[in-house]
Amino acid sequence: MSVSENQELKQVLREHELKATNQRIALLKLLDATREHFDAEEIYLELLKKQKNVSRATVYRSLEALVEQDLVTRLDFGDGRMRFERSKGDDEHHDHLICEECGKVIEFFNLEMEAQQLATCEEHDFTPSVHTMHIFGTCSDCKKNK
Amino acid sequence: MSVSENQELKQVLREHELKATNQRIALLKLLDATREHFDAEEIYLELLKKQKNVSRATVYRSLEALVEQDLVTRLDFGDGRMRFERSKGDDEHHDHLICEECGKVIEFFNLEMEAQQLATCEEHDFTPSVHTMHIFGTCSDCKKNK
DNA sequence: AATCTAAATGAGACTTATTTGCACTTGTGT
DNA sequence: ACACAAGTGCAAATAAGTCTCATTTAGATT
Ligand SMILES: [Mn+2]
Ligand SMILES: [Mn+2]
Ligand SMILES: [Zn+2]
Ligand SMILES: [Zn+2]
Repeated sequence: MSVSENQELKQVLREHELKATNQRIALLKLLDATREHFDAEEIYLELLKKQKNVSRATVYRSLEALVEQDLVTRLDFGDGRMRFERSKGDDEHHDHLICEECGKVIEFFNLEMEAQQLATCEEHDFTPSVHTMHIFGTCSDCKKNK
Repeated sequence: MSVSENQELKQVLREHELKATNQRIALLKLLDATREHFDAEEIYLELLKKQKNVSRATVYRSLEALVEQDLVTRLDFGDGRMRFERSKGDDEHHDHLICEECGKVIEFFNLEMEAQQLATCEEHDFTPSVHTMHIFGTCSDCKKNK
């Protein structure tokens, strides 16, 4: 099944005019397999751990290409490094609650909020491309441990 | 009137347990006088232009202290540097539309959106402290010039 | 299957925003 | 005016991310 997963990922890359290199396949497979929000360094270390040969430069360059093709989404939690997650379909768009105590990330989707975003853009004759809706605070678990 | 403005700012700083140094007064006065979203380097250069003697290190350290005291708000538009604006009262909270073409920033406030944020937090038993709602896209002007 | 070539990679130098160590200065309480 | 902790300036140090260039490789072509 890993064999056919690789084939699928190769296909995906080619459909987006990207050469299906081992590095890109491994990176995409890594992001496919997790709900974490990794930064570039974490991705690099994970790939090394999995015996994939890859360099930091390639991680950065691949992420750039994958984000460009909207196969990967870049997230900015405001702590000085970019994070990445596998793009889900439009139907799976979500925003984030980020716990300032433990770093946990909770994903949510609120249709009304999205509607208000569009309404606001229209009011200002502004054409949106992407948005960032990050709510920082304290998660349920961290409140208990106080 | 600039004299009394200085006195007011000194007072504000002291109320927040910060020594009222010339550098901090000048920085706060600069942010008070604009609706721009400056980054640290821009602030540094503006202060130099105004003949204020100040170093980059002090700009960074002052901003940190002022943000800590919630006198200044730190904004991250995802372009690799932090931006800052004078904190407004809760009543003047706003979010941002950011034009990817020309960099223009449009401020907006949407009560329903804020309400949905609180609702979402409650659903997840999450206590919010701050949020970022940034919508990137193309502004009205930039659409015309196409 | 061998050959070709543009695109991709690896290693490390480089850039840029921000932080830090340390000697010196200044705001503020007495 | 004095004392001293807090703040500052300068330069060196970090750290995320980018770039250069020699080498490799995916995928198209014989
Ligand atoms: Mn997510
Ligand atoms: Mn603003
Ligand atoms: Zn938590
Ligand atoms: Zn614009």
